Amino acid sequence: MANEDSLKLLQPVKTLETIQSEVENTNRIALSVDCVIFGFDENKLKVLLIRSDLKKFLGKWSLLGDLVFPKEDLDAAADRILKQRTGLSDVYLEQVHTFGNVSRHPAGRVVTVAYCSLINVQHHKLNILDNELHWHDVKNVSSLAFDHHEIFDTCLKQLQKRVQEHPLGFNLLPKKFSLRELQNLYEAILDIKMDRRNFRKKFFSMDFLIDLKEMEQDVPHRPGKLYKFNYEKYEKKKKRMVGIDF
Amino acid sequence: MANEDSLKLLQPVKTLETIQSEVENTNRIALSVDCVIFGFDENKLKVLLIRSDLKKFLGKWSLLGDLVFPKEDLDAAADRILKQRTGLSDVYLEQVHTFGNVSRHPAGRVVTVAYCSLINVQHHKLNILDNELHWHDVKNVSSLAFDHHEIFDTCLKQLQKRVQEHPLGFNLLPKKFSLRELQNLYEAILDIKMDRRNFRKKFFSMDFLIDLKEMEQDVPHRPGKLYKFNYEKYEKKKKRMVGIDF
DNA sequence: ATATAATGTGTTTAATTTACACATTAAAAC
DNA sequence: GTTTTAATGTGTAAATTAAACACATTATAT
Repeated sequence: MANEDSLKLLQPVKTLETIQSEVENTNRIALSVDCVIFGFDENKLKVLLIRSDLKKFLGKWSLLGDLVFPKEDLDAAADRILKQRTGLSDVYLEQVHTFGNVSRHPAGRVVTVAYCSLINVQHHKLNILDNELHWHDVKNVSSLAFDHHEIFDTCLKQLQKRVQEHPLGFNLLPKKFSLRELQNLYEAILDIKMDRRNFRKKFFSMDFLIDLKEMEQDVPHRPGKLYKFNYEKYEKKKKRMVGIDF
Repeated sequence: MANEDSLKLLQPVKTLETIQSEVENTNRIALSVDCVIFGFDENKLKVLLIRSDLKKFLGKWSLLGDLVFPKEDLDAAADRILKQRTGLSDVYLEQVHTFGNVSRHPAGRVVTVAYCSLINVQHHKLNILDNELHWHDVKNVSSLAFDHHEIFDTCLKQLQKRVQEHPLGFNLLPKKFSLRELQNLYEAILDIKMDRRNFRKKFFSMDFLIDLKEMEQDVPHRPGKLYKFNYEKYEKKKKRMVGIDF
């Protein structure tokens, strides 16, 4: 039951005309997308950053971002921005979180939607312009512009969580990979050490790896077998969802 | 290495002046928040909807939403909108996802950020105005306005996932609850049946329940013991993060 | 007083996860 | 070409966790 005090707080649902007026006039905000692109190279998890040339942030690094156009779908904006900055297209892009503090950006009110992507550093050749783009070791990321460190942290944590629930990690590897490379990847993302035998057992028991009957080439040690991931088989399997665990 | 073709795609990083111009002029978009409020009553998971009075959506139900003000933090907007629509404050609100298709809203381009909240139907008395607000059984939600069904689905799935990883569910129950009520809650959220003995064992072994040495009152059967959740103890425990499982 | 319907409790089995050691192979060093 | 080195490749036992399952107890309702 509403008392008089609380009724003051309430506001009737708006009419379409009211909303249209607000949408067209006073209540508009700049919206941007920032892409956090992860890669894997030299057994290290990397993130792709661009040098900021805003005076205020000279010498700092930024995520790959730009404003969303008024007539552009949000997901399409993420694709466009990634392509504009790197030349990459057809990349798995996942929305992670939206950051909307009033004073997060020096140019005014800009709400930004963070997207995360994982790419293969070797196979996707980047269009690196004037050395502006650079792969940074995630363990060594510092002095990012704006609130980009918070965005980066959020995406890294999300990656660490998702990579344990879905086979995302394979996007970071070559199509053909050894089990050692796979384990190195997980150890780099999760920042832990794993038991080699249990790791192998785990992946073999999942039965999503296809033995390519090939061996590693040009490695400075005994070559390991090469595998590829069986996405089709994975798609068919349904996951058990239940299990309370906190 | 960038070749000539790919260079066309690239775009230099903008200056602060360019961005400021865009932020202030052409590239602004209306931004809204929609709140998906879950409750639990009569052993059923419910969602709070408001009757839409837009002509185009007459008779349909909507999520609780409104536009974000230009000088308002995003999270603060969610709090305000929930309070305006329901009178509720100090509620756990979690951002879930941002929906940004160009034509998702009839009033023009409106990008919306979905927030999710869980409240206790009994303890939080809503300011229900002219019967506009109504608790709907989640199993029975249909013909929502705009893309609100997609938003609702996304939030429900998120809830089902989160409730297994974090003790969110307790926000839906009275402070004192019986184990049967707790199990009913989980069964309603996850839409499954669980073994009563294993369920009890699970929660007792987690050791986050405090036995209040009280019994249920006014139940039409043998009263069960009442418990409360030990949030402090929970906060202290750290979770094992590792475990690849897909 | 009886019937009913829910609470409360343990054990056994299966499945999963963890810990752990040695033979094999190819490259590198000599 | 022999030896050394460093990684690959494999199995088993123990511990932990999850799943299946039945009966006595208690308060309410009849």
